[in-house]
Amino acid sequence: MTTAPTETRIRILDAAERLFMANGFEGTSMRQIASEAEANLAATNYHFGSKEALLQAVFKRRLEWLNGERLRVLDAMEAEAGDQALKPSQIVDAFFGTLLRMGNEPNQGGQTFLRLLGRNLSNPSDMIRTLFAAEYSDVLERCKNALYRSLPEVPKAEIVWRLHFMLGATLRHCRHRRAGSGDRLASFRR
Amino acid sequence: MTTAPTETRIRILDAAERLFMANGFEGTSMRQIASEAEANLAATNYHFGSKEALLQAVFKRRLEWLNGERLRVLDAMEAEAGDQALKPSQIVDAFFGTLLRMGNEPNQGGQTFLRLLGRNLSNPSDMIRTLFAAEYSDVLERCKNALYRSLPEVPKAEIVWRLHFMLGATLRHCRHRRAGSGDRLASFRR
DNA sequence: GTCTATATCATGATAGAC
DNA sequence: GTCTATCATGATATAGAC
Repeated sequence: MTTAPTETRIRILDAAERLFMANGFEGTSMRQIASEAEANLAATNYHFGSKEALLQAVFKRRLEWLNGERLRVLDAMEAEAGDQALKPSQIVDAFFGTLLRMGNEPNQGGQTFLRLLGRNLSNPSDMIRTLFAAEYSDVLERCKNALYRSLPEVPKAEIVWRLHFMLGATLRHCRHRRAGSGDRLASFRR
Repeated sequence: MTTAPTETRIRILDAAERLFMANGFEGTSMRQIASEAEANLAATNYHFGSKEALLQAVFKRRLEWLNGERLRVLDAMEAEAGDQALKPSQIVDAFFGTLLRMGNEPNQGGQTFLRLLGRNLSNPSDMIRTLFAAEYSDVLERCKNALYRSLPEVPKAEIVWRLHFMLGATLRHCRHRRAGSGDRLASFRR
């Protein structure tokens, strides 16, 4: 396993996360990342192989944690509900609430990663699109199916549209959030 | 006036609009733009002076039209309403509806500009932020004030939050819209 | 595992002929 | 107004010493 988290590796990931957020992927150079991480330029290429692979590693580290957490929350909810359908607000909270709460998690990048996420989910780059599709498919399928069951009277296409718009609102919130802007999760619970 | 719209100037603007949308600002080179516009590299710098100025020109051309149209729609609505407050759905339509309908306007870039807009409004670059702040302030103030008057029982801060979330949902829609995805404006009219 | 040094190339911009 | 030619800079990536 070559992905053992040596200490420099982590510093590089942290620096890349901050810089990709601030300046975008093309707007960030490997030199900046190495400098910010107080590592050597060649070391960054040694650890990740290429700039693209580094970006993927940045996302993968956080998304694995986030989506694992979401699945864990859904598991707990479903265990409690028995064979009853979950409430829509529960499913929304498992998906969006877990995302927003990630900003308060120590060791998970806090607001920095959320803002990077909001920024890059608006990016039509093929690499990023396929990466997200792979990391998200499990959670998204499960949430969609839970919502179908929870709202049997609503057409499935309508549910997908609502998810789509909520995602847009939430990601914009992630990007533009200021410290102390408070908890707006309540807006989603109707 | 050096900004007379010569024909090459327009071709360069169109090419830059497409490429900035597809690859982002840093991800697009002046050489690509010149090639796509079938113009010379030096001509692009002659007409706009710098890459940054070209980006600003791309946005300015469309935003001036869009915000002018929004103000025109508001004027017409208020003339009809006399001294009565506009309905919330009217104001929403003037702001968001005009934006979405822009995608069907000939000679206004169609979907391309809308997707560029959605992409760059998530960009924290200082240049872009200040450009948008300048171009949008009139329309935004007027819509906000109309909403305050239209919904006197709703706290002003709550109205701002709702605008914020609607903007997120709308811009995401602009970015990811596919041909034939239909009219979802109805979702906003409650 | 980490760094020095460097190869190779693309970029934004401009000077000056026509 | 438009071209050719060129500059200085900074980009990714790698070969090879330690």
